Amino acid sequence: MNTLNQSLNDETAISLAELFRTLGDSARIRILAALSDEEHNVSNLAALAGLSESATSHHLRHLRQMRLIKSRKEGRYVYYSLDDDHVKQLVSCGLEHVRHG
Amino acid sequence: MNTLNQSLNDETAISLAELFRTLGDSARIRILAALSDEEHNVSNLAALAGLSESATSHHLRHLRQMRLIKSRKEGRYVYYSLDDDHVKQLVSCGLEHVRHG
DNA sequence: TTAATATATGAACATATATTCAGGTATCAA
DNA sequence: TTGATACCTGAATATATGTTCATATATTAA
Repeated sequence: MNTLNQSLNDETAISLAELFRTLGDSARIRILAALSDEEHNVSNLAALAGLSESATSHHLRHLRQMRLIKSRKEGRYVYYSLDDDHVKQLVSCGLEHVRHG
Repeated sequence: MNTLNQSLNDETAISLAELFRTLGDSARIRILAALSDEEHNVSNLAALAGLSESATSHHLRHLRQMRLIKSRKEGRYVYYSLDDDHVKQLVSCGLEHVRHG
């Protein structure tokens, strides 16, 4: 078992920072929270997160590029969902710190 | 047990985003990694993280304000350490996603 | 076809943020 | 005291980033 310090070369630190930066926006957090229950299309997500559809679309692209969410197209609609349960775990882990802090 | 969506009101989403944004910088990640083994003073941290002492000091203040690290003064030196093991856990949780992703 | 809906995209703008620089305080040694 | 070391801080600057706006594509309905 390696220590955190041994595991974290510069390249890994950059990737890790990118991941956390992606989570570091309250709009994207609201989107992920909405997706933690069930999949939603863009319009729904925009309404749930209180964002314009354009802003939502930009955020969704960002989240997808970071492999936090995935999409599925059905007719005119594109349904987004969390990529896996690990995302939920990561957000929950942060939540614990916020509550306990 | 609440779902993520139920736990995350707007205020909580903002706090959570602030936490993740604090972790969303590779310099701060390197600092936290260095601190995961043992405490260090500012000059050491600057050298370990490859930063100027001024930049390091700015980052340390940020990390301390977010309660991720704590400090202890001894003579001319100020020693920093992780605030608790939960910080290490949070970083490790992100690391898993980076590796597995 | 035409019109409406759903989503995506790039440019522009405004704000946020990381770093440097200059200077400040505090501690210790000579 | 004087000088050196360790750390901190605010201003300035350069870069990053979120949102809006205009527009484009794709799908469906009429």
